[in-house]
Amino acid sequence: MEEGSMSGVRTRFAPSPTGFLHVGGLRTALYNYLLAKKEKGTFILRIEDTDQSRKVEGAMENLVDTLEWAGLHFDEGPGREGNFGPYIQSQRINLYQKCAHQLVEEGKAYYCFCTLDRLEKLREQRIAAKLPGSYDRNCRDLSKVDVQEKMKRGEPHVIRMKVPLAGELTFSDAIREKVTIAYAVLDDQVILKSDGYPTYHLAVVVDDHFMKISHVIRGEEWLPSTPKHIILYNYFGWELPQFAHLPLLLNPDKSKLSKRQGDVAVEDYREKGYLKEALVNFVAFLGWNPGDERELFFLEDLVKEFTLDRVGKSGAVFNIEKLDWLNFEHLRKKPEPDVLCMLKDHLKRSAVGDKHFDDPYLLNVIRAMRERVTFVKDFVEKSPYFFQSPKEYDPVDVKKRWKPESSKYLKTLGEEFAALATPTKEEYESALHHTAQTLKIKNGDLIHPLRLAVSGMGTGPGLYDILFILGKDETIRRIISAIEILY
RNA sequence: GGCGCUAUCGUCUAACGGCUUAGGACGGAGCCCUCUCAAGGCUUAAAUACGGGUUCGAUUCCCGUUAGCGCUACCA
Repeated sequence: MEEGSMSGVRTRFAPSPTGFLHVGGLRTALYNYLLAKKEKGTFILRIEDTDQSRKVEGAMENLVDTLEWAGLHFDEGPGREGNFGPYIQSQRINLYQKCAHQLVEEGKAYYCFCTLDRLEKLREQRIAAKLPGSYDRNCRDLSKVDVQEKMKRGEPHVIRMKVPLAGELTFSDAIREKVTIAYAVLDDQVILKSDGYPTYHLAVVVDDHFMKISHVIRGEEWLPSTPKHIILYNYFGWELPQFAHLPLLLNPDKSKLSKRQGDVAVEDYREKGYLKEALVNFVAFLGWNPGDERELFFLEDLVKEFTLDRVGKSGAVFNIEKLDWLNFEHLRKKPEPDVLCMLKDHLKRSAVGDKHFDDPYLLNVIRAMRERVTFVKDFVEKSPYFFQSPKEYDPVDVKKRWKPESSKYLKTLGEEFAALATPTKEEYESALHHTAQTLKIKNGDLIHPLRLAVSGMGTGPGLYDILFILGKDETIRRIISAIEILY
């Protein structure tokens, strides 16, 4: 529990509770988690809800739930108070206000009374004139008297930070090395809004400082505003954290990963039956790799091997095929009892939910189908015949495999099976061979129609495995009804 | 428009100036195995965006071009 005391590394995942956890967010959270765990540090969840209008009911609970599902347990955060809480920004407003006013007193920030309307017009003008920036620093040099007067009149106001007028700022990033930006292209950013809430820029700096965050690992979209944050750190006289800006996750067409082109919520993948192991493994490799050719990693392996310097710089396309493959691999690695549990759970919610199948039976199905399924649901979708007798027979296979003599052959074979007590796979096989011999036909002339008769389709595990799993009575029943239906 | 970031097979990526005929994985194609489908094994097609430098030598370093993306809010 007190792992944090072992190391100065403290990372945080700081989402805003505006909806579901995005897969990009999952990766950001994962990298933060991995670095913290690797260094025996502390992983923190902080909720950035300073925009009252964007708050979504239940979003925070959902975020926590999804993070926990993925196995990214946070050491400090909402409901898990450490020594640096509260971890929800709306509960820390006093702190931000104090900090903002301190900056005003020190001449590093100022009150701005410009109306939204004026700002909007200004922006339009600037765009039309093709000038950079959007605020003209109108209130930057307001006299003390003016400010007092406007305050007295109760004019709405914000606090803006003073960005140096000339010069440039260079900062280092763990992933991109040096980044330089000229002060002139930076606006006097609002740090405290008229409703008294801070903007992201103030809140993130204040919180990262007071929560003693050592590494700020976040998406690349924050790179351009990092200089503003650094100015703030300098104004406050605080030590800078290590910054690491992660490359973006992209759609197949290379645009920023978004809905419309597929699912972006972790929850969507969870519902589709993706394993958390696969999703975590997949997302970890979008921008990171261990440097050798291993690809199958569990969370614990990632913790051992993760380093920031192996994180790439360029955006990565989220391609489902590879995720599917990883899901397949991870499903194969799952211990049988776990798979059994998942299968039973899935069965309950499926069309055959009212039927009971005992564990040994299901285990047999699992063993037979394992290397043929990508998702747990595939056990039912790809081999429905293990859960109900065939309702129909695949026409393509019927055409290909069901010959006029098939009924006659299968009838004989059924009789042969009937004479067996409780046949093993091998006994089914030799019975079939024997029947073929007496009938003077090829094994295949029995095998294919039989597969069709018991499963309704032409694909699946070894035929004798199917027969054994189904059992003699069921096998014979299916042979009889196939003969009736397929004539 | 301005600013920034990025640029190796279709995709994820390896290569941290020479050991490279640029390696692996997913996906594709083919073959083998085989009662089918898988799995597995083998084989194969497929990339250093372009142009300049630096260097004895550039995928690797620098510059430019191009392209993509991001940011440019009293959103995060």
